[in-house]
Amino acid sequence: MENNSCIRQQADIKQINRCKDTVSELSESFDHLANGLSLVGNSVRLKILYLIFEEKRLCVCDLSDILGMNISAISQHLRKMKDRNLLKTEREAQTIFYSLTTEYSTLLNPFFEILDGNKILATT
Amino acid sequence: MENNSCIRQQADIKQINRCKDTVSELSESFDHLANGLSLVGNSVRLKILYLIFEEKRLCVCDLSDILGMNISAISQHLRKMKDRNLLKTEREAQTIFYSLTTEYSTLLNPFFEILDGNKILATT
DNA sequence: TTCTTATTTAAGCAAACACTTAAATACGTA
DNA sequence: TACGTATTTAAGTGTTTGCTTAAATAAGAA
Repeated sequence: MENNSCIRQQADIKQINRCKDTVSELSESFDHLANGLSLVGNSVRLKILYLIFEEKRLCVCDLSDILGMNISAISQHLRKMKDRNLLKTEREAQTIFYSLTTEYSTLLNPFFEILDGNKILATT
Repeated sequence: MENNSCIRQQADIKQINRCKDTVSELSESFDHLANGLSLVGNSVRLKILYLIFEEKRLCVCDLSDILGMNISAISQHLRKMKDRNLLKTEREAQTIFYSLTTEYSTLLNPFFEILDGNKILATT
């Protein structure tokens, strides 16, 4: 695994050490953020999140119809996002509605705005 | 693949159709954005991007030292990000420096700010 | 030209991922 | 209770990902 023999002639040792400190300091932050973003970095899940953002709440069945995908496949995507706290659920009789958690709707808002912008462009 | 038999008793047909329209309208935007985010949603690549953001530019060798990873592994991450236009390169003798493209540094700035915030918390 | 340094690329492999099918769970109604 | 609707979960499978090792490319120095 290790091959730290690559010490450039003019490598800036201070810079390297500063960076190493940053990485170890923020190690958990990197993992946590990357973890969340890896979920959003899938077009099916991004669609689901955006649709829920627009419609406030949707159930598996709705999403299955909208995306033309197997209910089971959608359910498994929803579960992942619920497990990592991007989504929360509320039951209403047999139907389970998914909505965004406040924590993540803030984080994801910039992306939804980008998509909203494209929507306007596409319509005109 | 299809199993669109799930038509809820009280499904909102108008809502479903509105959502279908949105999805087909923004189809490419979803793919493009998800594609970009899937790259950032990896802790090694997120670290690389943040370090380059902080230090303005870094080479494979630096990153290999900082992250304690194989040069080849880092190189392959960098290539992916260059291919999808998150990073650009400039050669200086034998050394190739990677830096953020303006297009993506804007998009990624919110995340870097989150990480900066955590850094302050971790330091105090 | 040959050697060293810096980096990329190709091939291989184990782990993670996304989807399918089928079975299980949960709630409501007859 | 038994049945229908809404949803989740488990198991299986093909594809993608991230890393390893080894070979290839590129530029400068001897």
